[in-house]
Formats: sequence, structure tokens, C-alpha cells
Amino acid sequence: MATTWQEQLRTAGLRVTRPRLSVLQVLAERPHADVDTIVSAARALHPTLSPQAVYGVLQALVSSGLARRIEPAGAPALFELRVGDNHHHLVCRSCGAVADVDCTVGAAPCLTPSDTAGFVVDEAEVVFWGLCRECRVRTPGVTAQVLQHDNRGGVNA
Amino acid sequence: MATTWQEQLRTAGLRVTRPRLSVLQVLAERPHADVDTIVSAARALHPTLSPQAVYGVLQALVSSGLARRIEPAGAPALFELRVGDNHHHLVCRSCGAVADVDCTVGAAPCLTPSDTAGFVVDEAEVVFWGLCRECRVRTPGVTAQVLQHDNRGGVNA
DNA sequence: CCGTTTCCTTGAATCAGTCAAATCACGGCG
DNA sequence: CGCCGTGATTTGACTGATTCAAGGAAACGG
Repeated sequence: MATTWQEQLRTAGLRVTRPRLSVLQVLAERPHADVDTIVSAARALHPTLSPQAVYGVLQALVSSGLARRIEPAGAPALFELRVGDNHHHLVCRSCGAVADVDCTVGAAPCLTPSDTAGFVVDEAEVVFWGLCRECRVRTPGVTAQVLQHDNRGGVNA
Repeated sequence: MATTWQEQLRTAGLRVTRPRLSVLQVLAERPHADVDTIVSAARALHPTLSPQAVYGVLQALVSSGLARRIEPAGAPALFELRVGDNHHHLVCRSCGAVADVDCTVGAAPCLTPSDTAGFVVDEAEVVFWGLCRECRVRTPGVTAQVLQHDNRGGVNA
């Protein structure tokens, strides 16, 4: 990372504070962390940090483009520092683990819908649902069960 | 609709009750309704209907495959009766309006990620974010503002 | 080093959704 | 046609994630 967190914050017009640096550090170590995780981990760096402070910091980071908020259905929000590089996410239905997926295709046909119903689209968000390797190994029979509760059928496309 | 709601419920192994028929009716008239909307509208058909009953009904419908639950980030869950036909959604950042998008492409390259990080993927969910026609007309300057708060950049693909 | 502005803390409130116990009614059986 | 058992609904309380508001503290320009 050529630029430091300090520089990034200043460039974004934000003051450099201990809570913000702590949160940034945590997010750098753990991409896709939820608020709870961030609070716990950041307290190692700043023991008096309050959850509300973390919410405030995250909102500031997201608003200024330093962080991105993702909200998998049925789970608390997650935050990541990878921004502006067009990537999507794999989410495990069983444990909630999240992995990044680079979008290899420049102009994906499915992502520029023919009929936009009068909408002006500025972003296409893709979430891949499945089971991570650990969960598949741990509970081999889970697939059918899990699928039953969510949308059935194969991969939508 | 060749089959009646009664038949669909019985086929799914569910009892035919007034709350369920009311909710189905409402969903048929208003695709993409949230729980609040469903409760209000369904009370016209069944005045003593409780919110918890609606939650129960919706859970039963989703579990049995008669309805689908969608959860746009930052909004309460929405429900629809279109199931099993691989379609996605357009969501208005301003008013939350939702429209269906048929997925015209059979095998979309972006939807079978090359590197699945060990995940077994069973569904690809796509959400197109933008502004609906009404919101664009109503508040022509909103686009920039709105985008500032969410992920910036052009259409991810 | 001081003042202004922004940020963090503390405490309370909101909202969506869930849990649990008791009542009610669908629909099979006699 | 009416009874019974299972499953559904009602009522009420509760959790968990997130937000709001007021006062105090800290950043940073001068």
C-alpha cells in the first residue's frame, strides 16, 4: 500500500483519528468483517472504542469512498476496503463466509438488461450463493436441506 | 392462472386458510410488496389479520416454493409469487421501487465465476441499482447525490 | 497555545423480524 | 353431520442491528 491510512483519510477530507485508523487496520486484516467483529478487533488497538463510534466511522468511510458496505440477505452488514474495482461476492449459505470474485468479463450481456422498465441503471450487483469448502466437508448432507429453504432451482442466469 | 390458490396450497401440503388466501391475493395484485404493505392490504380481505400471521404465512409460502423473498440492501424484505423462472430485479435507489428483469441470456459468462474459491455455487443473484422513471423526473439532480452515498463508479460488470 | 469544527462518547429509541404459549379452525374420521 | 387431532393463528413479549440526540473531547489551522 503506497499511501498510508492517514493520507487516504486526509485526501477524503476526513480528520485522522484513532478510531478511524483502528477500523481501517482491522478492515485491512479482515476483509468482509461485520460491525461486531470490527468492534471487538479494534478494541485491541483502542480499548475505549464504542460500537456507535464504529458505526459512525464506517458511515464516514463508505460515504467518502474508502470502504464499501455489502449486505447479504439475512445477515448483518459487512464492510470491505476494496473499492472501485468491480468485484462481486460469493456467500456461503451455511456459515456466511464471504469471498471476492473478480469479474472477468468486460461487458457481460446479462448485466445490461434489455428492458430496464424506464430505470437508469448505474450498478449491477451480483451475489453468488453456495457452500464454502469447509461447510461442504463438515456437513456433507446439508446442500439439499439448505436449498429447500431458499429459492430452489439451479443457478439463475 | 389455471390453478387456483386453493389447489396450489393443497399441492404444497399446506392447509387452505383465510390468511393465506388473503396474502396470496395481495401478492398477486402487488408483486414486490413488503410485510407492512401486505398486512395493510390483506386486512381488507381479513380484518383481524395480525402481522405475525403474515410473517408465518410468508414463511410457509417461501418454504414451500410458492413465493420468493427478496431483500434489497437497506430495505425490509419484499415478497413475490414469480418463482422458478430465473428473473432478477431493478431497484430504485430513491424510492425503492422494484421491477422484474427477465434474464435474456442463457449462459451468462459473468454468472459462472472462474475462480469460485472452493465454493459450490447454486444460485447467482443479480440486483440492478438505479433510478426509476418517476424519481428521475421528480428530482432531476438526485443522481449525483445518491451515488455519492453508495458505491461509486459506473456499472459493475 | 487557542478556538472552531468535527468527531467520539453515552444513553436511549426505532425498526424489522423472531420466539413462545394459548386459542382457534381446517379437514379427516366416525 | 359433528367430533377430534394437527397445524395455523393470535397475542404479547423479546432480540438484534442500526440510528438518533446531547454533551464532551480531540483534531488541526492559525
